[in-house]
Amino acid sequence: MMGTNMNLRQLRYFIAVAEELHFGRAAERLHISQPPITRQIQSLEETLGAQLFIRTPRGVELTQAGSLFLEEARNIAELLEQAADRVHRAAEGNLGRLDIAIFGTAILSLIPRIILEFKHRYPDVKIVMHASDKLAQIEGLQNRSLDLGFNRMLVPVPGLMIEELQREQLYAVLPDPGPWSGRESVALSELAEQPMVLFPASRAQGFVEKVSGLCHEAGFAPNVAQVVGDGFTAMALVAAGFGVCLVPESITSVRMDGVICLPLSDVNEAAGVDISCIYRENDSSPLLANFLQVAREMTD
Amino acid sequence: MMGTNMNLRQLRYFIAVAEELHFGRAAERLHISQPPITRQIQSLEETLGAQLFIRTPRGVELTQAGSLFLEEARNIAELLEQAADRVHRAAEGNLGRLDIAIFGTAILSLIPRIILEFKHRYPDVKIVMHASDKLAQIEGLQNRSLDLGFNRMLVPVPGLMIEELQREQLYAVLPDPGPWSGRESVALSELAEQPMVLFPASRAQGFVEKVSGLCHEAGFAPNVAQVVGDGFTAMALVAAGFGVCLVPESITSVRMDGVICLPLSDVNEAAGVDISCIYRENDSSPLLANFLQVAREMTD
DNA sequence: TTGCCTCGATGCCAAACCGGTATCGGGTGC
DNA sequence: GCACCCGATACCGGTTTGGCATCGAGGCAA
Repeated sequence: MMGTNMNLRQLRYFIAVAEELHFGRAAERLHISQPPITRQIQSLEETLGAQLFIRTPRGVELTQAGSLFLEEARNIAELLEQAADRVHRAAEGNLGRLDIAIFGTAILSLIPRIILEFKHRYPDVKIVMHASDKLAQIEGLQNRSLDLGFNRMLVPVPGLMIEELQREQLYAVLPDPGPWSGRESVALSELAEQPMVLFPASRAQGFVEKVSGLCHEAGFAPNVAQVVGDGFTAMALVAAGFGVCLVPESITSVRMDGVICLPLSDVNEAAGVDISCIYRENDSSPLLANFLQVAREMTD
Repeated sequence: MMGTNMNLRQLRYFIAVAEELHFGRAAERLHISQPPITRQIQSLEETLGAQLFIRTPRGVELTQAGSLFLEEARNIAELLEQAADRVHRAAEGNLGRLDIAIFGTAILSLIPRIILEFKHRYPDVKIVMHASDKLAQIEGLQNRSLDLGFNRMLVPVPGLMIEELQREQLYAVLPDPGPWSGRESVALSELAEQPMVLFPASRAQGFVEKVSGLCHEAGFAPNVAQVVGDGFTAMALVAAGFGVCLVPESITSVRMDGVICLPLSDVNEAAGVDISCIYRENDSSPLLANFLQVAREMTD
């Protein structure tokens, strides 16, 4: 028995013969000689249990079964080609899906710009954004439901890689009108007596501890008025007279009635707060590599 | 260079490995040893220009490109299987399309029953019916827009095959009330003086000449009152008092006020008229063969 | 009718491909 | 460090594939 199993070669040969309706011309088009065509077509016909061509003295013509198979074969050949192309593009990071997590006020920082630039360069990559807190990001990365997270003040986790993209100065958010109205800056030590609103209320260590530490460095223990979920809420509470708060610079792009934002004059550069990304250490996804490259370029 | 061209074998192996996530188990499932798997997967990866698996110490896992290709490969494999099955069925005459032409009053004869029986036995064959006169049927068969025609009194055409299915007796259609009311039969010679309505008005020879010939055999020349397109119209004209006409038996299944249908008592068996089918002599379509077989069975 | 031409089919041979056995190299866990 | 498991590699024999030469059938022209 010759052919009991179909072969892509047979498919290509069949399509060529069906289009040329002539074994010789098909062979020429395929850059082979005629006898292999005969054998492969015979084998294919045997495999399918169907006569595909009617042999005539001037060439061949398709049977009804042959016409039917021609449509199917063309379709399958096209699908194969497309599949090969898509897979190739996916391997180069031009196609696929990337699950990215951001924290609450990340929407004000450079992160949207990075994502927009990436979408522009790789339009066929589907970016799915998730709003997750720090622990949810780590869990998501570990169970593979996330590919990348953005956050601040991440602590090292085995198997995950942390990369700082940017560092922001801290600003004081103060009631207005108030003692600081019209000022250009404020020293942290001036706020020693003020009730302070902290955020975020999270299971993980982070900005709350950062601010507390800075206060201690400035010589006082913070008088905590309230701990809230995010920077927006904290600013709103300051506007409502609950006290003052410290925020990263990017949040100050929000203008809110009843508050002013002033830079801190007595904290050094290192007192700033980072925006970092976190991803799996051994993630070989080319999509992630491309995204990280864009992120690094945008923060040079 | 190893593989520059994809192969169905590679597809099957890839699917097995992607589902088992283990070269050894995939080999076991495919009833081969492990090394060929390695080679075929390597070749496939090289062909696609994409790494499909991440090799780990415990087996392999799919890359994103690999996941994408798995979906495509499954789809293609399924399509191939379906295509093979459909082609096989088409070759056995269980699937496809048959273009059949019928003449005007064929709807009253056994032809609809044949077609219904065929549709019942071969439900996946699409039957397209065309209403065509004799010449249109012959042309349609010759230019391959038709596969089969039904008609009466066909004359041989080179390249086409004619096969008689049934022979019908002739009936006289007579005005009622009238001289023949209450009679059980009528002799053709009794109609010698009557004006006669003939049909069909066609470019081809046929029923008109048949009736004329019978009249001459009965010893008179027909007194042609009118030539019309079909038997229905002829009967209606008889009812309107234009004269009498002769029709094949099947048309008498139509009851029409103002006419009666009586068998002819003085014409022999051979005077009947046939219902035949016509098709291409060298048409090897299994659908046609199956249809003819059904037609023959129904007219035994 | 004869001879010629074209087309697909077949016989035969060399090269490429494929699968099997044996073995290697790297990583894991006791 | 050792045994074990996994995929990768080397090598060999059988099968498949393509090329060349040739055959046999059908059409066409002289």
